[in-house]
Amino acid sequence: MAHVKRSLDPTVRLLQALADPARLSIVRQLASEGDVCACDLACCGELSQPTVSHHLRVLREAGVVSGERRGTWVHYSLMPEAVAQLRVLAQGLEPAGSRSASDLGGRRLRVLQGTDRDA
Amino acid sequence: MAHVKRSLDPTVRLLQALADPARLSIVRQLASEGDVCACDLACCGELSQPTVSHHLRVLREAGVVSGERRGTWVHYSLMPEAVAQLRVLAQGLEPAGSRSASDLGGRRLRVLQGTDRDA
DNA sequence: CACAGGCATCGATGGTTGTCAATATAGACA
DNA sequence: TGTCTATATTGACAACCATCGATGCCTGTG
Repeated sequence: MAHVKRSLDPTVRLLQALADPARLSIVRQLASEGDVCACDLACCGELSQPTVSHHLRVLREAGVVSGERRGTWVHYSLMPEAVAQLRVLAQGLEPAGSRSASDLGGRRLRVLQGTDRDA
Repeated sequence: MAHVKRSLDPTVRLLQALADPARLSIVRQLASEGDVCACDLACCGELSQPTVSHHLRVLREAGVVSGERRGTWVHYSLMPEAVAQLRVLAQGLEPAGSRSASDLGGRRLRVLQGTDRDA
């Protein structure tokens, strides 16, 4: 019961769908071109056709993209709702985290930033 | 070595760091409370202390949070740059202003996304 | 100094995922 | 009908990851 990936809140689903180089590349291409044939998506990357199809399925099931059949080809486009959801997430994280006034009286001993190398 | 998850563009790193229920929960708690002791983070979840520490390390190395040691305890806070980066990503995925009047050429797509048949 | 508490790290493990070869399906066309 | 092209699915494998128990490090206190 440790790994229960099924009942995730939709935000995590969205982030998981975007948290992949190939999928984010696809999403970016769709955002810039608006309507792309799956064959063009497959051609651009170095991935095999089944792999691209798999990524498109993940994006589709996460509500990030939608596909439209035009004869033999399938044209994909980015769903604006997913982008809106991402913007809502960013805005939701914005409010209180910015200020650091609580540190005015405290002493800063050591800062464990992300600068430490991954070891 | 097909998987080369390391050394990705920072946006993917950010998304991978956020694409986890526990980590997103931590980030949300930090966003709302601003400065939280690691012990409080560990107490809230049902995860063990090493697991929480691992997630904090992932968030730290991704530049999402920063930790400050105060005596025995370590207080974590959300880094505003990560939130800004997320907002920039959302804005970059906006086609040409979905809410504004500017249309991208009238490419109206018939939604065929119903192909997902997740169980 | 010795002890106690908070946090990080190590090692191991089961579930998850990205990838591809092979195959299946769907539509277009002769 | 049959064939060809484009896309999706299947099956399998390797890498990755989230998790935990045990342990070590650091700090404050007696």
